[in-house]
Amino acid sequence: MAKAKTAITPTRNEDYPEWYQQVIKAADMAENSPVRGCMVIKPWGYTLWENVQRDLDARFKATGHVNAYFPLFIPKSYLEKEAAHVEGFAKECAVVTHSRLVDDGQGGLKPDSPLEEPLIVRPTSETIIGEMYAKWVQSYRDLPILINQWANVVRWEMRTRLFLRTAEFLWQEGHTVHATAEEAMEETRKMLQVYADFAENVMAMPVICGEKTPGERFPGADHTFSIEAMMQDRKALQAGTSHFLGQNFSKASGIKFQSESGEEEFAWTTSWGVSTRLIGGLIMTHADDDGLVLPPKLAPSHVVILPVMHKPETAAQVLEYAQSLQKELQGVTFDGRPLVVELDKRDLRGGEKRWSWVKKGVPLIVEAGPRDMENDAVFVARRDTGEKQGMPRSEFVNTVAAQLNAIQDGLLAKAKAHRDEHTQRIDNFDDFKSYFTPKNAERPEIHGGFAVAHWGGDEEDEDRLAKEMKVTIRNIPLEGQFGYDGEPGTCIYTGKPSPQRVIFAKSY
RNA sequence: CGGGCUGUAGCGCAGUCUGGUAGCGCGCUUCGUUCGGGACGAAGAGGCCGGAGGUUCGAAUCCUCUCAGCCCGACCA
Repeated sequence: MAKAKTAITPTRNEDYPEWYQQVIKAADMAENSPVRGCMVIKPWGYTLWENVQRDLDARFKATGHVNAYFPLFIPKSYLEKEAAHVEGFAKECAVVTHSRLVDDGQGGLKPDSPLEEPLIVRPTSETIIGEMYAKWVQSYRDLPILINQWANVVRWEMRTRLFLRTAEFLWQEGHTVHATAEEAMEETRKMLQVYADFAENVMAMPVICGEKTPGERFPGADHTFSIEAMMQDRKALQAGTSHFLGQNFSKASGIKFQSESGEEEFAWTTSWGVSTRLIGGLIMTHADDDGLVLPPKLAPSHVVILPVMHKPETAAQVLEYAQSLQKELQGVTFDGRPLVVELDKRDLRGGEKRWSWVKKGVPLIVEAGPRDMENDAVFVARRDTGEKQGMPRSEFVNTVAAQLNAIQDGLLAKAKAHRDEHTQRIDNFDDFKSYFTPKNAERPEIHGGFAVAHWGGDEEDEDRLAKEMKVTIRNIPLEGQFGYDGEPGTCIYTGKPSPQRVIFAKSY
């Protein structure tokens, strides 16, 4: 039998990284910019991000946070204040050193008028926000401060990939200040939970909440927590982080307050963020060999109507039929919003037009032609399962919200099943090694997954393991999380005692 | 910053070794036949062959210099 024709070449199995690039291209989500490592996010990709923003923003507000905006530029001296922070970010900073350009005498321009103190384009905003918070906080009555900002940041990465790692990316960063360590820790965990809920219930992307090992901690944090998801190539993607910063940044920036008992104390801070990387995660969780597959709760359009009007004698009537259907569907509510329904009138051939929406991942594609019109019916295709069926128009309108919910649930269930299927408890290093070793060394096939195993090593052991096998500890699952069992054991790598199992995987 | 490679139409490439009027596929435009699973035919539009300098009657092709990008390594939301 001939191989089924797929919209995306190569397929996931043939060449996963190339497939990923092609999906983005086929869905017209983003492309590389003339500036190395930076991307242009096109409307289809940006609307997805806007939908992520809308939902998350509501969750932040519901947990008591407000938005604000801090500057793009950070004085170099600020970044120097926290030792671990400097070390973590120094190697990937864009630095502004001049404030204007002048004629270089050769038909070009050269920088002129050097700044007294260079400015750093923010790689993250702890230091500048901390500086402001130090002014704003005097009394325990000023606390907590619960602020989030939506912004862009720049990290001059060596190797970049659309959405997953770009030199400039969009994100949100929450920065909070608390009077006590307990309260700050509670905030740190609460926001991790907000991310996890969002990932599962909106993105349909199952995640594991856990703590990062010391080696993988945010530079300057006492504790870093993450949500980790499994992509279809079984690699892990860190999809969001929440940091308990202790008093490190409050000491560096001088965030002090007088407590109820009159003592001067340093405050406790947190920070937490997710980025446009989530879009990359979305693609690698749900997309298939025909392109993007979108969870309805994030889809820029829920339904696309394709009027079949190549026959001139019925074209006007069909269009009218499609328009009235569009209107009717727009009156339906899904996930608290009116349905977004696109009517594609472009003068393209049917197949070509339909495939363009398949590649964009629209959950439901509705064809409405002369035959449907006669029967007061529609022909509906589900993107996730590929199922197609004709049904009475009224039935479709009445069940469309339920169908979208079914797609949303189906995607989560499928992603969970994939993760579960490729997760293994492993108790000795030989098994561990063979689990993470591809059969074909030259062109590694999709292999491995999550290994849930005991760990008792230190930072150096972790480093050595990463160099040896490209496998890292993704996180240490929190109580109640997938992979957690709370039982002590023996480290598979060092043979030392292990307090509990951790999640190992190859990662992005 | 080390090691390898590539710059030719919007995109993907051939042509370079062996110098002689700039090519192919896709895409785009127009017309016709088609059309509810990705069409076909015909006619078109579109290039400082990355840049500068040289050799030559003549350079995409040879020489020198330069710029940019990609891959592999060290680094990473």
